[in-house]
Amino acid sequence: MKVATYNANSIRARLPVILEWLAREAPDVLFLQETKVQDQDFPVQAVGDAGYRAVFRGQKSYNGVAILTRSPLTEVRTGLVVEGLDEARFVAGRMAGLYLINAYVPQGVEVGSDRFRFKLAWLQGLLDHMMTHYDPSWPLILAGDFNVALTERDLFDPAGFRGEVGFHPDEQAMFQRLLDWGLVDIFRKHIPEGNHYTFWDYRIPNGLKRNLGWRIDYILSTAPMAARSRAVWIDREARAMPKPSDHTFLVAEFE
DNA sequence: ATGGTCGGCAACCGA
Repeated sequence: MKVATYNANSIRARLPVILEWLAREAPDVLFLQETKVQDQDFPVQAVGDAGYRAVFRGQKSYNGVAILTRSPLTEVRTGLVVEGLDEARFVAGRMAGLYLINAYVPQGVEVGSDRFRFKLAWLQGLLDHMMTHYDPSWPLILAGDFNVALTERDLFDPAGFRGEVGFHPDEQAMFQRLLDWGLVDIFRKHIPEGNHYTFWDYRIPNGLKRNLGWRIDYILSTAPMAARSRAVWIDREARAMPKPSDHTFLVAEFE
């Protein structure tokens, strides 16, 4: 079974990339973040023609998440209320005996800002949700854009960004608590080396070519599911397609 | 080489 996650930065702008990638890689599951469409505008038809069902939750202009699958999902949940806000950052479902959860963690803007505090609160809210609704002994995959680099291996300039948003100890501690609940970072299970990234800021000239990136997208799974992972890779070549996102596809294969 | 990010959405905000 092949599972992938991708921050699309607009599913409408990225539809050709996504459809080509689906045709080429034929994943069983694709988690999407930053779809940036309201639900009535989600490209259900195009995705359906490609052979995929979609569950999604969007809002105007910002955020938006979706899970594309070949087989239907049950027990679909959308939305996660944190501090009274229900931004479109969460969608989950069950595919036969496997729980699938898609998260788009707030970026945080700047350490010390309200949005940074909201980022920490949202991670806490996600952990609370996991503890309430799931069990680490179940087959479960939690994937998405977490907007946190965990260690020095996970970004191109750890010294320069230490203490900044995306590489701050408070975010890392919250993310670690989520992992400690019972999740394995599947990329790190297979690939211990640094310099592997999933995001390259558009604003850095030739950032991809110079590999000035961050590993902030993750496929996490509970132990029983992690025991079934066989391979993981980052599809840098997808960034060579016309009009790519600033992120790229992270892929994992499970038996 | 005379610039240098995108996308949404209609002036800037968010990333």
